[in-house]
Parts: sequence; structure tokens; C-alpha cells
Amino acid sequence: MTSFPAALSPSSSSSPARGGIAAAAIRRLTALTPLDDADLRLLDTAADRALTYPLRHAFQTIGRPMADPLLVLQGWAARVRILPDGRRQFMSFYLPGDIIGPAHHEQPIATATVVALTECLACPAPTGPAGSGLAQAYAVSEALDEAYLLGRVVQLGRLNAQERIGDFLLEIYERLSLAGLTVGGSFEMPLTQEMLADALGLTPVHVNRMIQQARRDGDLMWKSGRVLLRDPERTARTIGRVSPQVTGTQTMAQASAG
Amino acid sequence: MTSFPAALSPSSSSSPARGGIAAAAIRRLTALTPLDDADLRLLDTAADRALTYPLRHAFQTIGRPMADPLLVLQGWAARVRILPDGRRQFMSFYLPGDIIGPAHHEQPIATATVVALTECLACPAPTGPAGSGLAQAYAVSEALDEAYLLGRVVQLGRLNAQERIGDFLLEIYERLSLAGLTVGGSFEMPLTQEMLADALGLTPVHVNRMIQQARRDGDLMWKSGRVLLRDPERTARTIGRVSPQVTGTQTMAQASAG
DNA sequence: CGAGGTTTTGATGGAGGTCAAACCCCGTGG
DNA sequence: CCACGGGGTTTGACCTCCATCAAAACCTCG
Repeated sequence: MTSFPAALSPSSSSSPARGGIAAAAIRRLTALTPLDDADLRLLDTAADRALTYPLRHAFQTIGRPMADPLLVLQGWAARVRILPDGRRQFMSFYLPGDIIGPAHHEQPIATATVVALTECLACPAPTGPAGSGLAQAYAVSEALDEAYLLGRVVQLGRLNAQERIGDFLLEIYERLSLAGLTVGGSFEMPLTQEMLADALGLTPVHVNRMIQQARRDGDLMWKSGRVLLRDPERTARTIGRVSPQVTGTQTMAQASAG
Repeated sequence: MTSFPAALSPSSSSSPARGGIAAAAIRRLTALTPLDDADLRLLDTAADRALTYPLRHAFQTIGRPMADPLLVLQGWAARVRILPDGRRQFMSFYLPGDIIGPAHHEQPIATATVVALTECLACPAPTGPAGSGLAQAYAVSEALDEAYLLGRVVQLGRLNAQERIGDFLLEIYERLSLAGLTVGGSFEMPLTQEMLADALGLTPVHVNRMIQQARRDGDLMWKSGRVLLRDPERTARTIGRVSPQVTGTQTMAQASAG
């Protein structure tokens, strides 16, 4: 519910100790579609131009001209809308390997505000030639983006609080897995319960109670910014979650590769 | 909540009494961006190949290969998801002048099921050369599509029942206005209250109560498939609705025209 | 140690869900 | 012309999930 105060500007602390700052992002993109050496080289050089963006940085502002697409290397960002009376809703999240902005088709005016939820490392998304693996990866990424947005509509419209939390954590888990950012069912969760509430259309208080219940039921651990899902498969089954990527993505990449 | 029984197949009753069957769609597209004669000719010839699709026809099915993009000429369709236990959620609506399917970027697998909510008239969306008004119109249309989807997330996440109904009707009103399908604040509404409920994440019963309240408050008339908004502007103000098109679209077309 | 953000707990209320029946509207057909 | 039927709308009684308000407890970091 708290609205964001004025944001700082990106600090151009260009990669100090490089090495694998783009590793997660590259893992995700290659998971979406095979990338060849040319693609990887493009990514590497793009990563050299990575910048660190502070917490709350506004990557885009609704109604303002859209910036060039950015590839997130580290950190989380989100599309957010704040209503006149202060109500806040997060609409989608950007994780390492995601593209902020119009990957493909032009779209001069931003339809949403995108803010950094953590300190973020991001670089300009390198554009591969048409038909390249990179272009393909962006296409799949964008399709996934929309699929998740559709999923969010169902989540908010028809799932109860418990289901929403489970569904959300599963989505994050699956997405971070692609980037290799999970360790046996556990992953880093920089969101506060309040932010989670604003993503799920609930109150922080109620989110908290439901999380505790999930803990008591042995479905969940959540401590100091780290979440562990005890049995993702089972949770997914009990709330009837269908994940776009597991089935969808693979097939998507294959189908358009052939 | 009722799930759709098996659907019939499209009847190829190709335009019997033509004349302006594509009029609404063309009005909408020209409202999005200026179209020249070549564009209009493409649209006209495409309209010759229009088909009538029966109620409940599945234009696309989730997980199945995606059909070629269709331009809706008459009738309503919607993206829908049905949960295993029967809960239903409409995610977005297609009105005359909207494109069902991937206007631009490829995307082989459908991420959602699209069904006809009324009998629909639709034709293959003619593809204009890159940079043509038609291509431009599709781009804007697609951007609007996403903007509406984002709006729906906010609606479901943070608006109460009254606000949701108002917001929804305003959205429809605005969109139909573009296609010239409104008459002084009133327009045809083929949805039942049950469908409306499944779009707004509510129960039919509660939708009904809220509508009656709106009627009592003099905000609304709804009779035999026709809705009249007494004072759209005021309603929009009281629920703090921001419409993407009024501000957004115009600017979008202009910005990318220049 | 203290301060500020975050999580947790309790008590209470209200928006919206559920169940069930009645009503209405219209088209069908006898 | 009226009975019949079926989908949609309306109404009522009751209940529950989640919101609200407020305070306490807990971290974490300076």
C-alpha cells in the first residue's frame, strides 16, 4: 500500500567484478530456445554495458515515451499501477533473463510504470538479426510474458487467498528455475509480504496469516528472504495450476524452430 | 459458471446481403490510425471472405496450434480459462474491429482459448505491407490489447464490485465507441450477468445486486441486452478510471507516425 | 542500543459468496 | 390464445473469507 517515493537515477558503476553477471539471464534465454555463438557473443558484449539501477528506479513511466528494451541480469522489477487513492497493484514481474520493454513490435508509449523492486543490474537487450536464436528467444519470452499476464487475471479473478499465494510462488519458482536460480525447491524472494499482497490483490495481514497456515501445513518455509516449497508438484496439483512454460515453451520453441 | 458444451463448426454462409458488414471494424481501425485506399481495399476484399461463426465456436484452443489472425466484423468473442473444478474466468474480450490471434509476432501455440460469445462474423485479417496503415493499426490494436489486459489485472486486484462493473462497462463503451457502435451512451451488451460475473471475478448474484444499486443510483440502465450509461464521464471520475485509448492511442499513433 | 521496517497477533466488521426459491421474459407448440 | 419450458434475473436468509484497526513482537543494521 505504501507508494514509492521519488526514485534515484541509475548509477553507472559499470561492471566492476565481471565474470558471470549475465549468467542467469543467459541460462534463461538458452532454456527458451537454443542460442549459437553469435547470439552469446552479442549477449556478452551487451553485458559489458550493464548498469546498476537502484531500488525504486523507474525503468518506464506510464504515458511517457518508452525506453529501449533492457535485459535484466540481476534483481527484480515489476509493472505497477497506483490508483489515485493509493491502492497499489503489481501487474507483472521481471526476473533475470526477462526483457523490460518492447522486445519486438514498436510501441512508443509505455502502458505501465516499471520499477525496480531490488537493486537491479540490466543491460540494453542486444538485437539479433531476424531469425536468429536471440530474436527467437525474445519472441518466446514475450509470449510467455503474455501467458503469465493471462494467468494473473485468472489468479485474481478466481483463486482464493491460499491458491493465489501458492500459484504465485510456483510461478516464480518455475521462472527462476529456468535461470538456474533455484536450489532444490528454494529460491530468493526479495518481496515483502506487503508487496506480495499488492501483487495478489490481498492485504498484508491476510497474506501473513495464509503464509503461516501454509507453514503449519508443511507446504512452505519462508525465512530471511528465502522461500522453500516443500513439494511444488503436489502444491501445483492441489491448486490445479497449469504452467505455460513447462509444456508451452518447449513446444513453442520446437514448433517455430521446425 | 456453466461450462461450454461442444461447439459447432463455422458455417460458410459467405456474405449474403453485403454492403457494410465490415463497417464497424473499419471504423475502429481508422480510428486507431489513418488508413489509405490500399488499406481499405485490402479490408474490403478480406471482408468478402468473411464467415459466420456460431455461438460458442472455439476460434482457438489453449495448447493447440494457433490459427491465422482473424478480424472480427460483428459479434463478441473472449479469451476464457476454465479451472478443473469448473470455475470460469474471462480474460479479455474481442469486439468488432479487434484481431483474434497474433497480429504481429509469431506465436505458434495458443496461450488461451478463444470462444464466440455471440454469433460472430469474422474474416482473415488482411496483412498490409510493413509500414502500411494497416500494419500500424494492428500494432496499435495489439498495444491496446495489452493495455486492457493490464487494466483487467488492476480491476480484479484492487477494485470492489461496484468499481469493477463501472470500469468494465466504461471500457466496453469506449471500445464500442471507436467502432461507432454506441448511440449516446448506450450500446448493445450481449453478455448475461453470469458472464459478466465470470469476467469480473464475482458471483452472478452479487453482480445483479450491484447493478440494481447502480440503477437505483441513476447511473445505469440495462434492459433487454442494451446498456445505457447515464454519465460516463462522472462514473469514470468517481472510480478513477484511466482509459488507455483516449489519451494513449491518439498519442501512440501520432508518436510513431512522426 | 535504538530506530524503522517487517512480521505477527487479536478483535471486530463488512463485502461478497452460497443456497434456494421465485419470478420474468420469450419463444414453442398445441 | 394459452399452457409449457428454459434461460435469465431477482430476492431472501445465512455464512465466510478477507479487510480493517491497532498494538505488540521481531529483525537488521547503523
